[in-house]
Amino acid sequence: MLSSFVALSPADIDRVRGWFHGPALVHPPGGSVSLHPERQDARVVARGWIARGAMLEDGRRQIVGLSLPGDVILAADAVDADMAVWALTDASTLDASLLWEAISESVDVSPRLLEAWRQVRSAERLRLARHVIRLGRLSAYERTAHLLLELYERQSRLGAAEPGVLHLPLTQDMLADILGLSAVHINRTLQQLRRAGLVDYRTGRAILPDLQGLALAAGLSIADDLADAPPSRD
Amino acid sequence: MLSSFVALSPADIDRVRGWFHGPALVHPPGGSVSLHPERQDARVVARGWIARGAMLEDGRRQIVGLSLPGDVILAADAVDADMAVWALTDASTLDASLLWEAISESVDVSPRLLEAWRQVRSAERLRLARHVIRLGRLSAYERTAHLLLELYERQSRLGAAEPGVLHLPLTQDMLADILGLSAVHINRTLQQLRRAGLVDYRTGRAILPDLQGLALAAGLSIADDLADAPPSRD
DNA sequence: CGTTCCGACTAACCTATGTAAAGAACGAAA
DNA sequence: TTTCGTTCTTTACATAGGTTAGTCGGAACG
Repeated sequence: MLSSFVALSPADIDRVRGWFHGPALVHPPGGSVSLHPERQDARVVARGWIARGAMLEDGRRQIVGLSLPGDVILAADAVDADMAVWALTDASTLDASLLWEAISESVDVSPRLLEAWRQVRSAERLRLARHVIRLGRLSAYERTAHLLLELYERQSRLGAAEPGVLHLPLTQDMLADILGLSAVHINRTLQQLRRAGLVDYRTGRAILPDLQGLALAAGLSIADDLADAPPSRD
Repeated sequence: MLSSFVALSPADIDRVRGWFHGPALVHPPGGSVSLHPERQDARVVARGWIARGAMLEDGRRQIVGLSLPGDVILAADAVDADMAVWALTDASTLDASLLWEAISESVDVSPRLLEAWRQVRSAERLRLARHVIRLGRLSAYERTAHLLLELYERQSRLGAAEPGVLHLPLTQDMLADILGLSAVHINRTLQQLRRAGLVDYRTGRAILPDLQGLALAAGLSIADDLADAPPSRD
């Protein structure tokens, strides 16, 4: 979301809203989100979770990135080659090509808004890089912990949410497609994490009772981002 | 390289050259390339290959992306968190912060140049996404083929180079760090590819006698990019 | 209420890849 | 020429994770 990193003025927020264009498209779970490559097409997620990734012919599937409500999906990022964009849950999106045009032409864009946009793009690149590291070098156990922390941090940034509770509308199959593992092994791994007292997963939500421990399990110092949270007093 | 996608006017090329600032820093193999996070720091690769990635405490290493001569490395992409930037070969870089500043402030930037910059950034994002797919869902055999094709395509775009010959100044250890595999397994896989008549690897170069076959082995249709090359007549 | 479906879960087995250790090949230095 | 340090290569063995095939439980639906 644009105002996650840089506080925007009400005027900026209104301007951005004005760039979101109806009608809302509704995407059923599994339904693909079509972006037109010709123009500078873009859509903003209004509701639900959207995945970007590849679906190989033999059924293998790899999710490259997730778009949550408030996130903008650019055709430039998605349409190339063998990438696909599809809804993971019931979702709806609005046309955001005006926003994307305004930003790339620098028309009607305040410096703060531009800065906010850049921060969001930068955060996306960082997430992508971390995804590469997860898939390349972390074990299933570390990977899962790492992803859950990332999603938790992302959700926290959007405000709301009780501490330690992660809204997670993903089936284990979808988690597998994100983490490059089989669904069976995701299940095994979640059980391990549960036994370790780190994650209580149910469809729709996960409870993370011990963020420090989870960060440790993730094997990487994503922990930094959470360091300012009060240490779990147990 | 900036002019790989969009033809630039001589004036633009000169202007870009003017934004590259000496003195050249020389990086020995393994030496880290320091980018200062405070300002909009950036460096352009003058010679050699540079890696961006993570080095975990226990020695695991994952390369997220490669920068070849002509590529610009932005502090914003590299300095975050646990990322590091280091030279894989003997390399040298120049300060490119002026370029990066000019582009982000849109000062003295022709539309074509801006377009070229965007294409380059877009290609980088696409490569990152493909890297995720490689690591998440391709077998070692497919992965290796896929990477070699990507590097070949990238090198072809820079012009030069005899067809079927890939300049590849990477040790098998480095390939392992890119592909998320062990060095031993990289070796096994390269032998398999050699036996299949697809790759003849030696340190410093690889010969790809059968691009179509290699694309097939990669399991993905990166092949499209090479379709216009004359079919290997053998 | 039964049936159907889908997702979570388990178990048995299999294989791709990792690990450890050692030797061979090669080039650089001396 | 010898020495030395890399990098490549091979072997034997270990294991993380995949595959297949199922059971179970709840929600939707007739």
